[in-house]
Amino acid sequence: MAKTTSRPWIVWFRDDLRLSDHPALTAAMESGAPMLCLYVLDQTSRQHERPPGAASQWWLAQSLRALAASLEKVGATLTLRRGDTAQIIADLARETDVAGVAWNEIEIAPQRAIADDVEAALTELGITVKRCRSDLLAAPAQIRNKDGRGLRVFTPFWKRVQALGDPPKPLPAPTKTTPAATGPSDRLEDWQLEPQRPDWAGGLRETWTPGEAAAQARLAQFLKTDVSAYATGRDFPGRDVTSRLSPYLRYGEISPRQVWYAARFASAARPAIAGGVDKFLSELGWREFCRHLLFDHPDLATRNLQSAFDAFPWQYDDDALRAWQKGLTGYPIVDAGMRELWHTGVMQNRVRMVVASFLVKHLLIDWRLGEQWFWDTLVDGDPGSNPANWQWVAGCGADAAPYFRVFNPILQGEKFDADGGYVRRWVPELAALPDKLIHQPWTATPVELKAAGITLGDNYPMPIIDHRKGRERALAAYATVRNS
DNA sequence: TAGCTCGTTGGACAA
DNA sequence: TTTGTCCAACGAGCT
Repeated sequence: MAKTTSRPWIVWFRDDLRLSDHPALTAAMESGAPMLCLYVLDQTSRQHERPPGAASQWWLAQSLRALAASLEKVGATLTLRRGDTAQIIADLARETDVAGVAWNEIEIAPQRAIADDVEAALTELGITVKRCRSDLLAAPAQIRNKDGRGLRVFTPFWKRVQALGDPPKPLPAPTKTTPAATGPSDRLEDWQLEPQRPDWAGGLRETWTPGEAAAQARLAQFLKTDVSAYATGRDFPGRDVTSRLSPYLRYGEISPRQVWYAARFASAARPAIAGGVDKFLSELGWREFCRHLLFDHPDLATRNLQSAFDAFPWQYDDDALRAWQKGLTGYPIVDAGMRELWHTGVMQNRVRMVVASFLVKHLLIDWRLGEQWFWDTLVDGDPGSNPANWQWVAGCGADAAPYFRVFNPILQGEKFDADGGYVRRWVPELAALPDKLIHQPWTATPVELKAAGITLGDNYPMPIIDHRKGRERALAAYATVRNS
């Protein structure tokens, strides 16, 4: 039985908006003290820190509501404060005479810096600090090459992570807590994380239920049904066999090790799904890989990992960028992807590669502009995965695609959306075209276009660039970097 | 340590 | 229609 003491502990919630497998929460519980749960919105700018994008902020608001409701069920309340984190926590610690503060570490430079500030402020006050780990399967310090650097090739990286064996077992959620007396809390509405005028979040509300309970339900459902088709089906945007867990992982409504254990357990019970589970876990490995890259390269979102690309002849074409953002490029698979993103806050993985390749290679627009758009519109916009994967597509990143690999948006459509179901869903103005024309409407005859109710250049654009010309121009541009 | 092998996701073209 | 080859070269990781 835990001993009781009257001085409370603060549990500082960060990108870990859950009750289960929350080491900091468990540590505070074990102290037997009353518990004060806190979330701080820190909008003071720091080097390399990025405020979440707009879609991601919407998610954060829903997730905080869900967390507050879960905490209430176990007798705790969530206190919201806004401002400089170290200042706020130190003030609250003084006001409420706390014995200690616990939190889970985020292994990203600016987040570590904030946590260091908090620790320094608390140490000065003589308050105990407990820093826990749960946001990664392996700490960056555990995966180093002989020169002490992080690995830059995925396969050996993932082998090393797996060789560490199982991560610590996930912790259970508390069933009851002793609440501490809390001071005033901000109102979530006052933080204005959700869009008002215009309210563009309708598609997000329709698509998602943020929160820990929904994350757990989604994982269970995925492992019960979709994972068996995952290894092959994940490439096809019209097949709904992916886990859809990425935004939950972003804000820690589920932890990587919870996913790891649930998947391993399911695989042991049903060997037939082992292939799907391995593939799925390797995607968790990519999240891990990208976070480790970010750990070593805090400026991952702004600086080419391969410096030869600093001389790349990017074009600045606002019209083309806007056409891409709005899904009006004239390439149906690209437009479908961009519209799916705008509506749902996510995009199927293969289509992400196709649209990114199109922006960077066909349009020669700087990958950072694409990365920024994704950052702003994705609900799963991850500080590691988003820039790392954009750099991968652009060819300037770690383990990157070779420069001559230019996705052909027509072939990709025909191969991975053969029946056109995905395009018809997101680009309804093309729905009446026959399958053989749906990925290249400009090749349809006037009669075929008329029958489908399409006037190119009017209710659907002509391609903003010819594929063959775009490809040749991209290869020429990349050749200048190669020879520089 | 030196040498060897390999690299998440492709496309175009010739035969 | 399908298959093989080429499109670069280099650095990381491995043995």
